[in-house]
Amino acid sequence: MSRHPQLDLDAQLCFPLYAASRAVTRAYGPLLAEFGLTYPQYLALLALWDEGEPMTVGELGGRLCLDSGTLTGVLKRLEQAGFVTRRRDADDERRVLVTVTIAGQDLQDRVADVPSRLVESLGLNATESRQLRRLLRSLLDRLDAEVPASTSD
Amino acid sequence: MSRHPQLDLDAQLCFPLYAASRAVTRAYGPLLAEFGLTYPQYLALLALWDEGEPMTVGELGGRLCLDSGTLTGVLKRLEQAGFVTRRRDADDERRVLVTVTIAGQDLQDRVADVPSRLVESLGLNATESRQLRRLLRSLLDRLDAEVPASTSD
DNA sequence: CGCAATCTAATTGTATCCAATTGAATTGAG
DNA sequence: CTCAATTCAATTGGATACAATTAGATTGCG
Repeated sequence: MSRHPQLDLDAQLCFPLYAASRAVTRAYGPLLAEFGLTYPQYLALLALWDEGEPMTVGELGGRLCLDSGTLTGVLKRLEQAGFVTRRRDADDERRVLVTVTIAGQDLQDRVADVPSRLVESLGLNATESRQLRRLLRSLLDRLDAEVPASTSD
Repeated sequence: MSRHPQLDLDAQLCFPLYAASRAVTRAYGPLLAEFGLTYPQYLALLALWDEGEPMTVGELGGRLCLDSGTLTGVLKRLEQAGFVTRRRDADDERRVLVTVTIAGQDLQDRVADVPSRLVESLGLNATESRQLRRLLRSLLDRLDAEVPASTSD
């Protein structure tokens, strides 16, 4: 109906990507609520478990593509819940070091089956999953290259 | 490093999907700011141009997979900017009818090249785009089917 | 050493998101 | 017609997102 076919919602990549991302986040909601976690909080823990500790807020932001403005709130709530601790780096008072607590480590085992429970509900087979992951990765690499830390100029 | 390989951030679908979606939204930011639009506001206009008017908030929400809590704010700001009007349906006072203004229609021509400008920066070829769109659509269909209006039980 | 660039996280302000509740309107069974 | 169930959007409350600014700390040039 649009005067411009290229403005059709579904003909573009952006809307399906946007809607699918929100749908997956929504799907995680009930699973993570069992542990008192939100989706970004869960991702922050995945990064911490993965990368090893302590991590600075900046490092975590780089891993998750989230800025400090967002992470400060996420991490404060994770601290409030008792899953991480935040403290200034004695060597560089500008940095804040994030460490996982014992309770946070315990959580790792308890959420171990969350990914499989969710992937199951997505209904994609192994080939489709791999393909989708590859395409998204390619997209991300391309977009990250757009906004580098201004290596020149 | 994680005790559970399935908890690796990049091994899952959810994180690349989440990060890619935010990266694309970020990439749209500067392009849409030229017209005084945010990304969800742009999507709402795409839906209105596409589906024809007037549309109720509920219909728009169905098309964009957004609930009224989100759309109320988005539409109020679009109204404030002069791109749409909101009025109660005389036939059913519960409904709010959204109509695009002349200024909103004019915008359609002015943003017509935004998708191509963005797709260009994504750097995906036609085959990859089609594949990605198909996989995301498949994902969406699967997830929508999860939370129907409780057809049974 | 002195101090201007730089770096890091927090803060601020605007805009989403969504679950849950509210309130007004409509529908439908009796 | 009557009232309980349902529908629809708005409101409320909590949690992101992110740009821009701020404040404190560190670095490095002279």
